[in-house]
Amino acid sequence: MAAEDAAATPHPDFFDRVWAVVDRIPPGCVTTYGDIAEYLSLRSAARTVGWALNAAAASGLPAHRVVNRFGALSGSRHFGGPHVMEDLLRNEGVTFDEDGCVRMDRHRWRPMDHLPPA
DNA sequence: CGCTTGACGTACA
DNA sequence: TTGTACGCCAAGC
Repeated sequence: MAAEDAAATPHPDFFDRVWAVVDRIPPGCVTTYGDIAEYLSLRSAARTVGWALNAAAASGLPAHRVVNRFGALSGSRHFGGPHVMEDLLRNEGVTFDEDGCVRMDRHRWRPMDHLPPA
């Protein structure tokens, strides 16, 4: 195992960490891509979090509890239907604004505020 | 082997 | 103020 191997991928466990955080999001709560990325010490990697969730959707993880920083269901189209994700959240007691965005003031759940430091 | 895209977010012009 | 550019990581073509 050469040192070059480590340089190949800076964060080999990135996906696994994202999944671990998403799996710990309590029902009725939502978090944002940026919060997860920040929790993983990669604040600017919010995009990559979305990629991780893309694979997580097939892993049985509650990816529907992850929304963008505006509370909009950016990934709703990846749930097989635009209203599937919304229905899942509403079923958990999540409320939405008139704009169709989750009321972050009421349901926002930050991993760094409830989970141990990464 | 290299460029583009992707469920984001912030900084800068 | 709005619009554009960049960063981050991984996967697809």
